[in-house]
Amino acid sequence: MKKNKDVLVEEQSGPLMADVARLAGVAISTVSRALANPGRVNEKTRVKIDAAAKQLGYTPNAMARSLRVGKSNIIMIILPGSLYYGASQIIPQVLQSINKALIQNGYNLMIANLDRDEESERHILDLAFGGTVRGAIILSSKLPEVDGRSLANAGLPIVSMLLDMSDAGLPSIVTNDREAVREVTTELIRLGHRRFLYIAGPEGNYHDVERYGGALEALRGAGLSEQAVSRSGGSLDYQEGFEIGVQAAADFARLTDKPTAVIATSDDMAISFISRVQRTGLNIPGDLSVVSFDGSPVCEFCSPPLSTIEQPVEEMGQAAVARLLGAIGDSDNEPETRTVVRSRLILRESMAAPRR
Amino acid sequence: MKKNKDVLVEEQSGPLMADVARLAGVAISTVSRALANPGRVNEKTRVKIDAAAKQLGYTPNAMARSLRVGKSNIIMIILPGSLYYGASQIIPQVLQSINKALIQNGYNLMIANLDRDEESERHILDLAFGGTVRGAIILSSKLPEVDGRSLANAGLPIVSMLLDMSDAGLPSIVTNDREAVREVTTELIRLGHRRFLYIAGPEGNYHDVERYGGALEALRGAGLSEQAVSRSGGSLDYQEGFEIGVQAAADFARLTDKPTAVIATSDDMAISFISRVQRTGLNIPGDLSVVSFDGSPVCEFCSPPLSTIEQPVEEMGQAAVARLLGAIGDSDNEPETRTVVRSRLILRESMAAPRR
DNA sequence: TTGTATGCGTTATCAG
DNA sequence: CTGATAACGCATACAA
Repeated sequence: MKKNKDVLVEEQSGPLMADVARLAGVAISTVSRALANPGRVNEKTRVKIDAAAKQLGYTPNAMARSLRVGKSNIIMIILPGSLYYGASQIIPQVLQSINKALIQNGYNLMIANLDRDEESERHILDLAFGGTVRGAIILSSKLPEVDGRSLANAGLPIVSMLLDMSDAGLPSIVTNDREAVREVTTELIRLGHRRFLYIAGPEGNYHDVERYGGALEALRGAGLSEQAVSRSGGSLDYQEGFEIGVQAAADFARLTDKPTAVIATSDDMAISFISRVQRTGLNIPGDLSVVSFDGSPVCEFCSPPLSTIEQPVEEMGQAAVARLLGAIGDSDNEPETRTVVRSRLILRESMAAPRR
Repeated sequence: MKKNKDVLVEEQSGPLMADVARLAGVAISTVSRALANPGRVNEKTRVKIDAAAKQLGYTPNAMARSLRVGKSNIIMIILPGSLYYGASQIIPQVLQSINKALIQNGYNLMIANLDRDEESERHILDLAFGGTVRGAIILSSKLPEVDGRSLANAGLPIVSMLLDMSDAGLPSIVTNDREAVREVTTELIRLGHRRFLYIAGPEGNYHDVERYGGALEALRGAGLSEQAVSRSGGSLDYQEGFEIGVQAAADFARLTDKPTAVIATSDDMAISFISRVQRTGLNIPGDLSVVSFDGSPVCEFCSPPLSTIEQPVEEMGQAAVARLLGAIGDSDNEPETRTVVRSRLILRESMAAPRR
């Protein structure tokens, strides 16, 4: 036993390809080939190299490889500024599905931002222009842009998810929101509802236009006036969904000709809205039916259980990754710039016929 | 106008340091210094270089830098297998606080995993041993380990957050769970409660031991028997919190000497539990008080609004990053291996005196 | 203060 | 099929 003070545990950088080559008794370039392209090397040497690599516990250095081939294997996800605006409840699921699909294809997921201040914008652009990332999935309608640089000019494949940005030339993975709202509204009309409250997210964005549009289409289809639906929310400032629902409840209280059905554009909005109107003694769904968007797991356990139009997040995540990797593979294949995934209404007790 | 078919938009790799150097009329190494260490270069040339860099829209290549200095600026976060086990509701907040703190210090956040299967384990270890990441924040009690490699031997600074892993030698950022449960239980006793139901997460993990222990301490402190508290949950398999709550409600129904107060170890559990027992006609808090853990935003809008012990996520995220960057700075400073952040009880209507 | 030269760990090109 | 060698973009030791 020897005393070992002053032992300096230096940056243990792990075994290199050179170490593997030495142990296997071959050239370093042969190791590279054996590992990357097992077919293009003699079977016996391949075995030898594999054994050496395993014995040393060799793990290739990803950054060196990226630098050499000029391509990173990191994909970044760009989130909207406030997590709680709309789909806060499903963000973990979104990340999960995207990450899983990426890993299976040898890519990594980096979180570019969770705020949307100038510091974050700059950070996102550094990631893009600094060669750190190979592509981006964006869940916001605003492309990062600051002091001259814009993500649009980064020469980076970008796929939009949740929001339709095909106008801006981005392949987009979206749900059939318009149709979904049209159908659910039609169903509400069939149940006997004639006055509606629509609780909006950011006014004029894709979701707002599509969903509100779908509601109007249903009204027209049933021969009802568009005046039958009131709007609440729609502020342009970022607000948490919960906050919007609270305000919508206040708006509701002020309405003279009370709606009997509410269409909320996120579960958060619906949950806080319901909480507030129940306090005033209203019964749901007796006095008021509510349906919302997102399909958060918590909806099942609300009182009453909440009808919600599910975002098929798993499917969308996979589609987004597939599109992105497709764009990375061959840069100029734009088969269809918009992929529509069908969403599904989960019908629960919060929706019923209005009582007279 | 010329026809330009066959235009091959080649990998536009952007301006390099060499380009900046050329434009500024200096050597490439001078540019490097001017950008990294503005003090060690003549003021006039610095200005010239800055101007050239700005004009070209130069962004340094992060991977090349990392490779050169032998250190990445990417931190990975390792999440527990199932997002919905416990703290699903606060994951976005956790990510947000960590990411913000990292960005401010020039680091990036990478998501290592969202599952915990073998593929994910391997992936995490590749990230660690492949030099992609510089450090890790782990929110799970299980250190990735597969075919010989273990994260513990990666020579990587690791900080544990939420769970106490100081036994394993990891600096840990945790809340004072034991104390918090002791206090809230004491308060329940003061209100007149004498029978309790405790809904557990994974049995025997840090949270379980601390929280359950806190409850027992309160009972002893009040001269009550430990038999006063029943346990539910605690399965070793991964389950969503919502599922656990549903099972707990079934367990509750079978109890003969009914508890009048429930301590749930996550908001999800409490929410689904409440939903189920309310169906049986029970009034909360009239018949049954409920308090839970996490401080999810949704608790405010439950019916009744849910008392919850908040996880001070913002503070914990900052602390975790501070600890990690500290460990990166000088490798052998272990001032205190455990940082305790105080959690706070948010008192709402779900907790009250039992009615006779 | 500035420039020259070398190397980080890997892949790709070319001979052999 | 395999080996020597030159890059990838940048940072640093050293020389000027």
